[in-house]
Amino acid sequence: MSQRRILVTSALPYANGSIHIGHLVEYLQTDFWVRFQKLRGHECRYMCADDTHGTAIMIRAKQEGRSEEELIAAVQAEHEQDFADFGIEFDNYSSTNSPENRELCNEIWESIRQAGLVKEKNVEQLFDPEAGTFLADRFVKGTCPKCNSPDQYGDNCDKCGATYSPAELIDPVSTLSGATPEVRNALHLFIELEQLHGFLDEWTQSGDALQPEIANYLKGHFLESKDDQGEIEPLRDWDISRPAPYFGFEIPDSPGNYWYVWFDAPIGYIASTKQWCDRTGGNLNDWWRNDDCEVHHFLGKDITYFHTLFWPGMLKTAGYSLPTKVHIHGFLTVDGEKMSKSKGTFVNARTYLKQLDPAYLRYFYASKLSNKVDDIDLSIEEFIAKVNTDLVGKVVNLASRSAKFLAKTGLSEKYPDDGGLFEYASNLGDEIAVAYESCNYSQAMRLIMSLADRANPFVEDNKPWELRKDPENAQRLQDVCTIALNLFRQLAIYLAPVLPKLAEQTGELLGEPITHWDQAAKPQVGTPVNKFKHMLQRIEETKVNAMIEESKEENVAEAATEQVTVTDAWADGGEALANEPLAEECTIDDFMKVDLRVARIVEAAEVPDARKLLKLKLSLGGGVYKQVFAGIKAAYEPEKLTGRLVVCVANLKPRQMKFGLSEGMVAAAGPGGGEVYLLTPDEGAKPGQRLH
RNA sequence: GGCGGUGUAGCUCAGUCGGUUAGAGCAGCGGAAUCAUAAUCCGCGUGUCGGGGGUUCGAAUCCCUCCACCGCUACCA
Repeated sequence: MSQRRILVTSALPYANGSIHIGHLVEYLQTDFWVRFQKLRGHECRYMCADDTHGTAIMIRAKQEGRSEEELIAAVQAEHEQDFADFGIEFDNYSSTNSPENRELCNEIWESIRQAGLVKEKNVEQLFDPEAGTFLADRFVKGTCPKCNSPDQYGDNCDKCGATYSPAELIDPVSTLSGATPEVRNALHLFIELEQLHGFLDEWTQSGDALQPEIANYLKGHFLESKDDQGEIEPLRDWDISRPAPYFGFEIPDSPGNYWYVWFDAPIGYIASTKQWCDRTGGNLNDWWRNDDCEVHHFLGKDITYFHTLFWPGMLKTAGYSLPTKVHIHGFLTVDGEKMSKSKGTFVNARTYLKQLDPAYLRYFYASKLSNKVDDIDLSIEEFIAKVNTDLVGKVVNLASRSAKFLAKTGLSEKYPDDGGLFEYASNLGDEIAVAYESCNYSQAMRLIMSLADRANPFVEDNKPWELRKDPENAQRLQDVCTIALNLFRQLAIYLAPVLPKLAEQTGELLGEPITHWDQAAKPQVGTPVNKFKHMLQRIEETKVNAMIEESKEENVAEAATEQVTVTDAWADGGEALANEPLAEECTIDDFMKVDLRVARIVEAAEVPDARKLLKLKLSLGGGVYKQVFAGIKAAYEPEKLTGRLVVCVANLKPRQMKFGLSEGMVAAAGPGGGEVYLLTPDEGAKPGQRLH
């Protein structure tokens, strides 16, 4: 097979937080792939970097009273250590705040300018005078200009779905400082992506760079997205600048403006490669401007469109290689649910490492991952069972039960007749390789385990423990164990991309390092066997539980540092308040505008076709009723609501909804979905009474 | 509502360019073994392959339709 040149990247982790087991789904699968390619003898290089720019970093640095540079340096050191300890091996790990990246941003920007893709527009943006910064949409909250719902983010209303600019919000508030933002006009630079529409159609819809479901998604949502008239909508201009102050690179030909973090982040892939080339004497063009070099990106489904529309557009315009393949993966769930801080399933990489061997997670992820965009689930119970059964029970056990019989004699001089076992496993190598190549790791693991399932019965049938009782059987004993150990070695080679440590230990046991996939095709014979040492401990459930507990505690500690003064006996967490900061001060008159009344639910019914709504008939007493649609279906059953008292906003302007007229609101707390909590007045309150 | 996905043994899933009695691992039950990190081996599955209809000599596999769940999107709280 001819040697391929392959450049691989994982998405750049943001320098605003720790690496957790969700991130690792990506870095581990990329590492498997890179190690596989290297083991196959290809020239494969794995590039990554910390993504360091943007408002969030700027704000956090300010909060922590240190410079952005200090912050990102500290976080990067932590990231690199976490990755290294999980066995993730980058050829270069850089930072988007590097001179190489600045230089490449300049160059690519110049190309985009020359191609006539840049246009300037004035944008009204809110500015926080207290924090001294422009506010991204999500840092502004206020009342929706369309439906008057309070507490809406700056880009669209959760309640009525209207989209608007933050400047249109009524009574906007900065979530950073609580100050009232000022509207300021600022010049922004845009890339007219529409000019590349034809290219993107072509690139995304033909060729095999994208998984089919991704190509389809892009087609449906962007490339052939239709407007009301059924016309294909143009691709929207991409706002790629932010006015000062902003932590990032200043745009050379537009002083006072900085590149938006999503402009310079992917360029970090190239910059990291450049850094590596400079360090090792390579030539960047061999990797990024070379049809004979493959470029593979691994990333999560949340950042699909940056990498499948903007990024190829930028590369194309600047004359760099287009991605050969964009490998998009799903998210991690734990026991079937989103990772949860309060449940302790939001596990940081470091917390995991304190209790468990990284090999466990590497193998478990490998056994779950396919080349689909599907989410994968880490079931704690399955995790423990699978790792212990497969790795300890089947694989390592093979060495453990045969190696010690060879300590004195070493491996037989000639590979004995094993009834075709070794050859069978050797022949299966191609199929396993195809599975690895296509990122179908779960299939690769299945195939490998099927070999372990053939090897163990061999040992069973040939009973080395009986052979050793009679010196006359010495040769047979050596032969049987030579076979068992060679079958084990094949497994270790096939598993090497996933379990590099095991491969290393196997190399040490047999005195010959595992460096190439093809070693699995030829038995090792006539060499000494070192003393067998345990290669992998089984997972203890107590350690897993300790990890979960510690993750819970970290969450509490984190919440405590955010809310410094928790002095009451209940010590309620500050999460809810932090998620939804207090609204702007209002007067008693403002409050009196809202007429809150005690009401009784006299009827409650499901609304067919509505996913979240219940239809309520509220009585204010005296025969006065209001019909209200409330989004509480997920939390309450209609039968249980009938008869109970609630608090309602009685003078809310009626709103015509799809299912009928809604004449008020029912007061409830909670983040939504299944977590909605209706308010109930204390006993004695009567329908119709006003709240003061 | 739109787009997409999924639905196969208690659990996790494989199998699907139509073709012998539908598979594996785990769990469970029974037995064996005791070299090995209480690891291993042998045996045990009457599963409406989500429901219904169709095409076909033949469908888990193709087509239609319905249902359930998930994701995105819209509408909506």
